[in-house]
Amino acid sequence: MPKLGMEPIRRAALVKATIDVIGAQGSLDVTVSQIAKRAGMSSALAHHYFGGKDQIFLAAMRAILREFGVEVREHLRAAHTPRARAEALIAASFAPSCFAPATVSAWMTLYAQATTQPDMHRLLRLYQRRLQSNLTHALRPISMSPHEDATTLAALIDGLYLRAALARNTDPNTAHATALRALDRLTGANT
Amino acid sequence: MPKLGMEPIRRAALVKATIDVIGAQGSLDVTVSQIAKRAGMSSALAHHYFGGKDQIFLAAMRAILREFGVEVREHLRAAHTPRARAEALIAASFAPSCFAPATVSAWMTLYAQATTQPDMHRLLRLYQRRLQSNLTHALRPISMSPHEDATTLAALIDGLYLRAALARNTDPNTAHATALRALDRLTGANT
DNA sequence: TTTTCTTGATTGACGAGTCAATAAAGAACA
DNA sequence: TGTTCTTTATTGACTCGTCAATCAAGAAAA
Repeated sequence: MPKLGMEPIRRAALVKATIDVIGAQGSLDVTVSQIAKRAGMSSALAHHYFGGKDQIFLAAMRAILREFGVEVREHLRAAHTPRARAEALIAASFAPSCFAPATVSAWMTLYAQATTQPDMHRLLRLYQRRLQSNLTHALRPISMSPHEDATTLAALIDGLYLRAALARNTDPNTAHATALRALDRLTGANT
Repeated sequence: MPKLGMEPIRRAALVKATIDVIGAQGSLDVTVSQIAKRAGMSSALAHHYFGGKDQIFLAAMRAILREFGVEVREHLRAAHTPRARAEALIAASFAPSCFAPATVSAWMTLYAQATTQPDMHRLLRLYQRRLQSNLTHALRPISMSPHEDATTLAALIDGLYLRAALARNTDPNTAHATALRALDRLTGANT
């Protein structure tokens, strides 16, 4: 039943299926066949549209990052003071969507592969640059060393996320609260 | 040539070879054959002594964590004030040995597998609990909320490490300095 | 009929784990 | 001392499974 213009539909379905499968089995060890089956097509078709497994993965990562970008923009929309902007960035980083099993696994995959796959490395740096730049912009009016404080806050966010997402040591809400407290400290007393 | 008592020697050689191979190709996609060859033996022998790939990996992770523990203790030995203890813990976390390619890859593997492999998850929590407890102990005399500040500092360390190790955004020294600055802030002005 | 879409079947490679067989070091023993 | 037995060490060859990628062919629009 070849309807025309299937390509974008298939690609989107495959990306969604990839994220679903990763989330379902909480691991990056997913096969193209699994993904294709989940998306309701043959593995051959997946290869036809994406060329290879790596590209499917990369597209999935990009989708997750895009989704995170949307989350950030939504939180930022209602924030009209510098302080509110910083809080919004923190809130976006600890939003429930960031803790979906698929998202967590994808994120860990990104970290693990960034050491070898240049594409993944690029993607990771893109995320980090954006967060850093957003935070710097928000902190500029309320911090004496906005750039450095943004670095600190960004690293703290990543670290708290790791602990909340992986160790189940801390739950997302506690992590969120800790980040906000750190923001207080940073904007309250400067060097 | 069966010399008696080969087991501990072989096991140690396999663990070392595992770390070497992971470091050499910067990835967790290493085969038992590669490891065995590096250790100068057949893959069958590796299976004979360890039972399976997972156990080899686990042993390698444990070795890396043990090595980190040694690093911590060495730094701690010369620290006699609370402040010095906190600084020592930070210094140990950003020691050159933590940035060896093999160590970085192993660490990322640990994160990535902690979502699925219970053993890896246990190992990760062990590390986090120790760091947290060490920091809490060090901060108790110099912080008004030692436990919470220790959580913040621990997360910050992990986050800074991630950035320094992966993104090449920041070098280890800068990360180290940032952590120290955060320590100043935390112990300087409390809520 | 040409183009787009789709798949089942196949291939080729690779890797984990097993096994039977070999070799040596000691133990028991005469 | 020489002989036999047991235990430990070691490997090459093999099995079994998996998976990415390819291909030839079919089906339906245009």
